[in-house]
Amino acid sequence: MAPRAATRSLHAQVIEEIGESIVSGALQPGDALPGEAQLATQMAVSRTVLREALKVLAAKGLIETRQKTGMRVRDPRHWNHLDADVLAWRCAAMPTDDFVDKLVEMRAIIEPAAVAAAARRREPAQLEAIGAALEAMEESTTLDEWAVADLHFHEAVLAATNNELLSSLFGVIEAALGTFFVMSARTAKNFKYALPHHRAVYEAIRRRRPNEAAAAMQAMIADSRANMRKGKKSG
Amino acid sequence: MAPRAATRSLHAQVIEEIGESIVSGALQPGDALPGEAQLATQMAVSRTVLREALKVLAAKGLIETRQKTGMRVRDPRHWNHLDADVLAWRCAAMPTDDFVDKLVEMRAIIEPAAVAAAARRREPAQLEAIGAALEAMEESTTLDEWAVADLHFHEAVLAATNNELLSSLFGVIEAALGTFFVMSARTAKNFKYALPHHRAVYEAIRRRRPNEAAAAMQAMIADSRANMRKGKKSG
DNA sequence: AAAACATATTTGTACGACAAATGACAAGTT
DNA sequence: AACTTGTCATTTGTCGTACAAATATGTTTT
Repeated sequence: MAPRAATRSLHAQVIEEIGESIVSGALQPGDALPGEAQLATQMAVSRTVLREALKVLAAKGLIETRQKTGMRVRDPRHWNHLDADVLAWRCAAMPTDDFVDKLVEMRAIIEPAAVAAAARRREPAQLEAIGAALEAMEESTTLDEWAVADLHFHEAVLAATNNELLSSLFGVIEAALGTFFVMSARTAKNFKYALPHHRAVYEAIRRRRPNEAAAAMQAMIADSRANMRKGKKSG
Repeated sequence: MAPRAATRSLHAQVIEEIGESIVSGALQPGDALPGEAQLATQMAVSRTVLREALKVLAAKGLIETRQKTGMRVRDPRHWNHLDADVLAWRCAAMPTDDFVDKLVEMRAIIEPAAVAAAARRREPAQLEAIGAALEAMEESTTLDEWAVADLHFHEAVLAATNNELLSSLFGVIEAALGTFFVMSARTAKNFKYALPHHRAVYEAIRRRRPNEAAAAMQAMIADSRANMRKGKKSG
């Protein structure tokens, strides 16, 4: 850990350290942080660097600063819960089960909607990209090859939605979920189990059938739920 | 404008100025920004303040900085499109029609899902809050009273989802949409036209019927589409 | 008791100096 | 000539100090 921390810039480290403390609950909402001067010496960085970090945290809605009063941890209602860092910090902290449930709920809402949007608005080149990824999945012989092709498939679908808001949301939720789920032993041995689902999604997008695409994705999610095992990823 | 700008902190102004330039397209992805020193004098602020702003913009994914190379505008694919500031800047710039369409698409995905979630997981006190807001809407006699009660209704539903990811998303999308739509003259005169829809949503949540709640919300969205006029708000 | 004022504390802003990284270029080597 | 090596200049990264602006708190005044 130590060498990795050394490579990243100081303010990045400070942002992460304070951000994690807040999101993990070590610092409670309403708590007053030490003054900038004290906090800077405490973390062994200059006030300049500390302030750069604080501004970023304020931009994420985690803290608020007022002159004379100092800094306070804001109520979670004001946090940018969809910020990639905030999500990552929540994943890093020991999250409650219901947080994972919330992520799963988001995926269940977004993914069917995304493939439906792709079915409506995909352009020829984008369909081709999805098809190419699907082909790579079919021809994959190892778990790694499959994983790479699967990632390409999802990215291609994302691009085909032609809605960067949707793909942005999709991206952060998937990244957070990826922290928690690993393939079960059964799935690892039969890693192509989801291929028919992917093909169904592809076909629905090719034929421009939004409803069918959404249904296929819902089936895929339901199936994958049964095949996933919860637990922190080793890597 | 001038007095308002004076009240906000310098870095906030710098963040907004550069952020808008990027999001509006005045600065193209890949473009190199002037060095910190030059940019600071150009904007008449200290390098300290400028850097605080740049760190925030980097956190939003708008720029990336590397030593020796300087700063570059990142590809939009890396932007935090769901960041409240980024969305606000896009709204402030002259947005293309299809951006508004994307926002509307997001709303069509989220709102039915949100009321369905509220129907599944609302707690008694939360239902009561929704009911109180609905009552206020029924008893409102002016457009202002209606607007306030309507806002409370939406906030109460949001809280009742018990999923801060969902409510966070809901919040930023609604805020962005609020920039674009104003009530049409016809709607203003008959501002209670949406009351039956609200009541239907409330009833579905009360009876814990997710599907009915989603359907009622979809009907409400479809109806409001016909009654909204596109255009920038005057305020 | 209430209002006006003074003060101390905390964040906001500015400036100057040096460290670290790194692209560019020159020199040297094969 | 092509490639490697090393120096150098430029740009961001970090630090420390000093002062300005705002504002809670306590004090004085009315």
